[in-house]
Amino acid sequence: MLTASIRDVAVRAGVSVGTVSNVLNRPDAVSPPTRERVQAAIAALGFVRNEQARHLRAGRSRTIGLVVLDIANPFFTDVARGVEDVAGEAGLAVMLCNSDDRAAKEAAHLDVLTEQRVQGVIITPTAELSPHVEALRSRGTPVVLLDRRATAPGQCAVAVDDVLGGRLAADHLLERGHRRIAFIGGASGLPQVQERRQGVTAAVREATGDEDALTVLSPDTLTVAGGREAAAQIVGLPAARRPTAAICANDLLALGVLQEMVRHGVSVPEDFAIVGYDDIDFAAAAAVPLSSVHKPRQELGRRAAELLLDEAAGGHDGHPHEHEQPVFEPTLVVRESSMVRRRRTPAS
Amino acid sequence: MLTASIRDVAVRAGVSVGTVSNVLNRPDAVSPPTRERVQAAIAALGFVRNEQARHLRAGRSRTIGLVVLDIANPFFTDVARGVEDVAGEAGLAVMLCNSDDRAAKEAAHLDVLTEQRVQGVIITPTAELSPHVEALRSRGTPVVLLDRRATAPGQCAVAVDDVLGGRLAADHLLERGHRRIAFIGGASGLPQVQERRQGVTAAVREATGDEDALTVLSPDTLTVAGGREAAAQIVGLPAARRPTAAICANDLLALGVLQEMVRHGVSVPEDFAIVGYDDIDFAAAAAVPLSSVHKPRQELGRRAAELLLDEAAGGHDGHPHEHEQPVFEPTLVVRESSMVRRRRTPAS
DNA sequence: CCGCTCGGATGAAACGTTTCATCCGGTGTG
DNA sequence: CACACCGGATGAAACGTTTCATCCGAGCGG
Repeated sequence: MLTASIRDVAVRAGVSVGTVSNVLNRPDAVSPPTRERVQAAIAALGFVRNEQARHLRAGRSRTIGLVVLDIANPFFTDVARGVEDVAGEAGLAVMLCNSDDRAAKEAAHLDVLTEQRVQGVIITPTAELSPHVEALRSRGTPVVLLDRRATAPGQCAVAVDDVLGGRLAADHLLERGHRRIAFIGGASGLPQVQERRQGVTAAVREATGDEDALTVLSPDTLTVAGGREAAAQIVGLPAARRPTAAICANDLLALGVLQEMVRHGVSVPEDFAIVGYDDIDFAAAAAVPLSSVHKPRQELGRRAAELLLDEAAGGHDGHPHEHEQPVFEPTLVVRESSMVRRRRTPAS
Repeated sequence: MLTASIRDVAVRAGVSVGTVSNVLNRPDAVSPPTRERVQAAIAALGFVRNEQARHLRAGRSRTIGLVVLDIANPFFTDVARGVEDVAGEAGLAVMLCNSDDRAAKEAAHLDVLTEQRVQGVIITPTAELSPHVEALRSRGTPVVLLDRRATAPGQCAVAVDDVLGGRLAADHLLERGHRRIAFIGGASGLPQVQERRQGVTAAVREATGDEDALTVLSPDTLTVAGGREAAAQIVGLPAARRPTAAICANDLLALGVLQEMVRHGVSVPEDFAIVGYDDIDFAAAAAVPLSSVHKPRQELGRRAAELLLDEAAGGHDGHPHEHEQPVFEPTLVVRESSMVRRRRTPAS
């Protein structure tokens, strides 16, 4: 009752197990009358095939893993949607894992994925190079890095040009007359954040020649709470040194900054401009819609999944798989939170 | 190289496969010297056991399924975190699936989960009763309904008293002097939304005795975009019939309403009050922090997972499993978006 | 010195598939 | 009429575990 097996079906239909398997996997190879008889038996018994057994032979399951840094960040849920779309079309299931930016959780998830013999893993790793990721690759499991440039050429990686992204945000603010800018999210060990910071730093230095024009703030986490924390710090600075705008390492931070500024009666964008990063939907939906560096979130996920599937399949149409490391170009979406041109130049 | 099997380990350690299996599953049953030899072999070969094979015998995998309505809704990611916590402690992996509130996607996901022989499924179903869910239960797979009251006593369900939730929101607004209130999200077929609406309707009728005091709006989706759509409708109403406050079926809608109101120069809460539902983190982080009906999101997930595991294990400590249907009490969190007491009574 | 017990190791069966070599009967060809 | 061929069905092997009945040898009580 609980589990009808392929053998039960075979008995009921009066055929061999091999034939039932054929009906399941290559229906054309079996004659119509037999096929119908088998299908009737399947329906009658409510038979559902057992994936465990099915792919025990094949040596791997019809599953891929996706390990993200923060499932509560809409950026990653959008990416996940892209991944799921592609995987679903290919008949693969996705195991979505949340590492919370902690190496230990990441390692635990990777262990489970290895035990499940997933076809491959898409991951935004917590650290620059993870031994667990290397272990996976060394046992032949394809790994695609997500939102991260590859450290070595021997693997696929789907990234965004974050140096450019940082530069776009900074140029925009500089062009609007801002001369004291904060970068929020500085201490994160995540390479993508460091690249954003690099872009911002370079642009600010080139435009102002002033080392002090950039204030780097490092809240504990890259979340809304972290943004509030950073904004409180900014408000506490003496007016002469206080930045007039902030570039945030992601939109959650930006939303936190926005909220805290409003709470302190600092009007955005008149008194303080904000640019976020990722362009999650909530950025546009904020009461003061956030300017943000747009990344093709869903496309990022789709591309990663496509590369993973190609690698797992060993290539396509006879072409062997070749590692690719596409880098998407971010664009700046200007909304209200940075829309005002700054008139009064700071007293300097 | 790719896959060392338990047999390879056995050969290398000079023992039988049974012994290796024992080292893996009941280390005490094997003598220390042998155990160490086996462990050395495992390490040397980089052996990782194959879950597929492992639980082919047991008939089910160490995995549970979680099917949610909208992965982009932070409410569900918070719930998912609760589920994952509990599952992780029990050594189970979670397959997170997104039905997008579409029966077809839901069915496809349930099929995959069945094929994977998951230990159980936690689901917020799209429709009142789904044949696919019934099919799962009839083959003995535990199913726990999430954020949904059970339709029948024979199963576990973790819910929130949504009638009460709706009532809390309505009472709050009524008490602040609002006499024309909108309920946004009306046409959704989701029972939990209908219950919220019931609570609101009852409270408004009791307080005003006026059938027209409540305007029900039904945007296409329960998302930010849907909220904007509804707000645009409200703004378009003649002043005499225009509601002065809205209760939204979830916070995404509420954020959309807020954004659109601000865009039209309607100030919140002075000219228009808003109460959301779910109390997602973004509600508090909105520039005009949203009042919202709070649900214990993570706790909901934890409880659902606990019930599922208990049912899957057939009970605990000798107690057979008993279906439970806990109903959590929602609370109203009042924030700025509804904080003003309405002075001028409407011209009636 | 015999028979028991017991810790510890063994080996085979079983889980539910897929795959592949084999077989069978009918048909078309020479 | 013999033969090759072919569609269609078969049955057994194999995938990597766990489990369980069995076995072995050492220690011990009688």
